[in-house]
Amino acid sequence: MAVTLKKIAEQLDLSAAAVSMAINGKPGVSEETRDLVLRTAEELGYKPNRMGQSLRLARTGAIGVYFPSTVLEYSLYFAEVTRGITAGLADTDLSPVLLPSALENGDVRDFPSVDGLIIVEPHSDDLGMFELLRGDTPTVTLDPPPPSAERPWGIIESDNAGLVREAFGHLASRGSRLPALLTVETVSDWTAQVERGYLAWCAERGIEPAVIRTSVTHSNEEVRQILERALPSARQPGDAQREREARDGLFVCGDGFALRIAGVLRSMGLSVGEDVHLVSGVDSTIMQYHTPPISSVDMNPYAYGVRAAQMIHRLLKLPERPSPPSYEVIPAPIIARAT
Amino acid sequence: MAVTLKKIAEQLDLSAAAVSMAINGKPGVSEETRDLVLRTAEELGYKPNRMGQSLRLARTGAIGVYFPSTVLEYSLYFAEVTRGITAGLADTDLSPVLLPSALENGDVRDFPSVDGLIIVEPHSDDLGMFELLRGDTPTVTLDPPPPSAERPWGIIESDNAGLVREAFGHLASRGSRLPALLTVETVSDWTAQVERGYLAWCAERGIEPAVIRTSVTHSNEEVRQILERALPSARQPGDAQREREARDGLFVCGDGFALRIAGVLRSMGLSVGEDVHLVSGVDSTIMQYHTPPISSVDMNPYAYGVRAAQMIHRLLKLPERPSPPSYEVIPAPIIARAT
DNA sequence: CGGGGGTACTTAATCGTTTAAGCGATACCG
DNA sequence: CGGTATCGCTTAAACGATTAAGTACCCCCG
Repeated sequence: MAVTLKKIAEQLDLSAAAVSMAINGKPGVSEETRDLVLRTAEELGYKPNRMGQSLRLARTGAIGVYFPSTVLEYSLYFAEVTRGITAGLADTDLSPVLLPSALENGDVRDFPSVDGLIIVEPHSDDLGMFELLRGDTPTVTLDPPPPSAERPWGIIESDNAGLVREAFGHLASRGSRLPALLTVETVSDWTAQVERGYLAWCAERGIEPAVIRTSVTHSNEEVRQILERALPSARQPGDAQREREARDGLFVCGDGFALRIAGVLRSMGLSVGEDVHLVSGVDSTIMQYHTPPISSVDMNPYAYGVRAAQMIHRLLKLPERPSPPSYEVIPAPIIARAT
Repeated sequence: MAVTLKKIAEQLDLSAAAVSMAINGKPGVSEETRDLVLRTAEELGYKPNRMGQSLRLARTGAIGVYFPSTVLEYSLYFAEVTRGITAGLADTDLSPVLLPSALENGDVRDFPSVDGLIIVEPHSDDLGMFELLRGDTPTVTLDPPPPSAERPWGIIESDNAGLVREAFGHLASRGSRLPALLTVETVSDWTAQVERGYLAWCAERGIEPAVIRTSVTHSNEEVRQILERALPSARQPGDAQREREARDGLFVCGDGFALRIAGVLRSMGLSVGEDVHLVSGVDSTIMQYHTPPISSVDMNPYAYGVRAAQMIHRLLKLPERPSPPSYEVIPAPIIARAT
């Protein structure tokens, strides 16, 4: 049987109320009594019953973690975010509860009750996300939600401007004169921001920008056809005009997508790191151990998770939704590798 | 203000008790009253308060999901398992709560209270896992825990014997005469079982087995050196004895490790899919889109998660730990691709 | 000496739910 | 007709914690 306030009270011949006040540091008990109670509680291994507390305080102590199911299907990033959230909440009185994503129907009525929410990647096609933001549960989103959604209580964002500068700076430093941006068709704000950053970067330098658009649903063959239009041809060099305009650097958005690109480039007879320089927009162990290792932007997914946890913990103390939302920017340094 | 039993009771001029019995399908109310109550509840959008229920029933409705942090650092597999668990619990009254892993110190005292546990990958170096199994919380493990740990309530396992047969059968069908097993140093039962299966498979066919041992902490250079001892040399063919004994097929354990191996083989001048056939022990989108696509064993991580959820849900109804533990085996078919 | 005021507690109510026990009313049986 | 079983409901207690309100006691001051 678990140790309750009442048990401690009985043992010390006190009332449960006195014990509660002692343990929670509230005034109303003498210092000696408080010491005594604290010692006894420790000794008996008292752990407050969450359910009793919850019921009384109208507070679940749970934080929902929500992401569209599409994120999960293709993500190393996701695992790290989750780990960060878990770690960040570990020394609070909150616990992360995974919520099923409800992309299609937006039916979030039956979600377990939580005090707060962390929404990872609020995609504009995710009806469930809109529904969750419409509610008045304190919510932190990792990356800003689309403008048409209700404002969350807090937003955590990577330093997109800095990231673009670093990534393309890296490509330039490796000798790329005409770097292109390769985006994966997406419904998140991140890619759009990176694209804006890229266009600005090109404008500053008088470079003609090239945005190559692909999709995760493309086959490698399709990706190859798209790439062939933009990159130098290894088979028939000769067309001087074309050679001059060909792109010699790629910044690849999308978790793990740079691996596919590396493979496709190889199959095109292009040498990754020589003919074409490559930077992945999302880092992972796989980039590190690829042959050759692929330079990546470290999005710090773990830090993302930790910060989200800390932010929601902080925001829960607020009486109402802050306006404007609480903002935090996480730096995203580049990890330079062979490519 | 949320709708409570009392509100419904007042509106209908009944007692809260009657409403409770009506809603929970307990005897003690007339069918007409029950209908009336159910209609009203639906109308008012009644949702039972989890905390009140929990307190009364001594049941949190939460299922802890635990994995060693090492799994998270390198895992696509993980994302899928999580998704499966979430989906599997979605239509129960349980919700998955992520637990922080406590590898080092095994300090699990402060974990939020849960009704049940799902432990993903019970590694023998994970003190937290031992601690959790020592407790009397109903627990399902994905893969069997080490023999030195307490028995869990349920175990979900892949069909390891079948998997080995399929994988090496596939290698043979692609022309591999002398397939080797490449294992990543690990502390899980899975690799050990695969190794046993491989040895048996070799024995049946009179093939000399070769188990190549690597580690995730190895650099690609180290991995390469290890591989060079076992595989044919592309640079200096000639030693007939060595050529005969060289391995021409690899079954690679470890999530994503086959990608590294493919890269290292390439750097050795060996053609993946021709000189050396490759099968990955764990599938992922990345294997599918690799150039060339890598054949993989589909461990069905999503199904793993779903089944774990269903099993824990079922086991919670039992009065005590079943002996022997509840077992379930998930088939792991091979997905044949170019290699 | 009486009253005001602080201290250190206790009592009791509350959160929302479930469930054992109680209690009229009706029905049935001997 | 008296006894008793059954139905359909109400009352009340309980889960564990928190907190407003109440109370006993001591101290100090006028």
